[in-house]
Amino acid sequence: MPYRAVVSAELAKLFNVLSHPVRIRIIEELKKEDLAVGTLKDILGITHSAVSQQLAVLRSHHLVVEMRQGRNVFYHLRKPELAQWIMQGVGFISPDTTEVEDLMSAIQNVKTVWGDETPQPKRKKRGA
Amino acid sequence: MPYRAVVSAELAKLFNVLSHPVRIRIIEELKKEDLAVGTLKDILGITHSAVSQQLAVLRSHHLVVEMRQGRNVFYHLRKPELAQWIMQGVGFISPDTTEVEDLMSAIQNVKTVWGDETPQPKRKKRGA
DNA sequence: GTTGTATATATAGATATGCTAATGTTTGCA
DNA sequence: TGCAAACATTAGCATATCTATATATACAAC
Repeated sequence: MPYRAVVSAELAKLFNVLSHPVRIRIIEELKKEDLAVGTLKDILGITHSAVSQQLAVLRSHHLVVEMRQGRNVFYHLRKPELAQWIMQGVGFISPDTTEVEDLMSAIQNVKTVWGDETPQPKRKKRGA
Repeated sequence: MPYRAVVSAELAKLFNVLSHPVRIRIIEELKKEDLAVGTLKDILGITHSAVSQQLAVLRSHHLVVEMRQGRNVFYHLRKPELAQWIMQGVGFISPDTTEVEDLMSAIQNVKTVWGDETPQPKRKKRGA
């Protein structure tokens, strides 16, 4: 297989793993600290089975690593930079899928919570 | 909808659009120059219909813009940085989905053709 | 208008994915 | 040993996606 096709296919697989809201939320929540499945379930407000299934997908692609501690299983990001890289993707979100105003404010909010890793000037103003 | 869910859902949509090898290849090919559908068809070695359908997906999410010129329709990246950002994703590819050696060399090859982050001298050859 | 080229869309069958509910497995503790 | 808590996995159904085929549209030349 030509190398372009090889890399494209692997990237496509990666993107496929990331193409689910819950999996993205899990990754962002794991950015700060390792969390147990039950904690994720409470944070996300979905069933433990759903959490487990999405974690299995992330696990099968080695994006997260499991660590058992007693009855709990904690998960952590194998490469924490992944969360930062994902957040940079907001710059490419199509502007009309949601109400623009709501989306923009949501992005601002999320950046303060999940962090804004985009290398940006401190307080430098640019022309309107 | 809570803002975290809003942004996660929008990011998931973006990743979903990118979760196809052909769509990734199209984006990377468009990084250098705008291309017509027929040219993409030749480069990718698939039917014009397949190219058109994948372009329609990219178009519907405003990742590419169409520009008609006579009989031809040229496409270009709305945000060329998208191609760079995508390539950064190779750092998170799971290491065992393909033969590791082959994948690593393929990544190296692809970086010289599609470029990594640093701007690079122009290349003319388009070998497999 | 007619023809030919370039591109877009529509449709259908096969495959994949996500959710719920149910069942398994591992651990801690009495 | 037996039971409950914390997770994982499976099965079944609904929905979404891909690929290929067929049809439709837009434009240029005549």
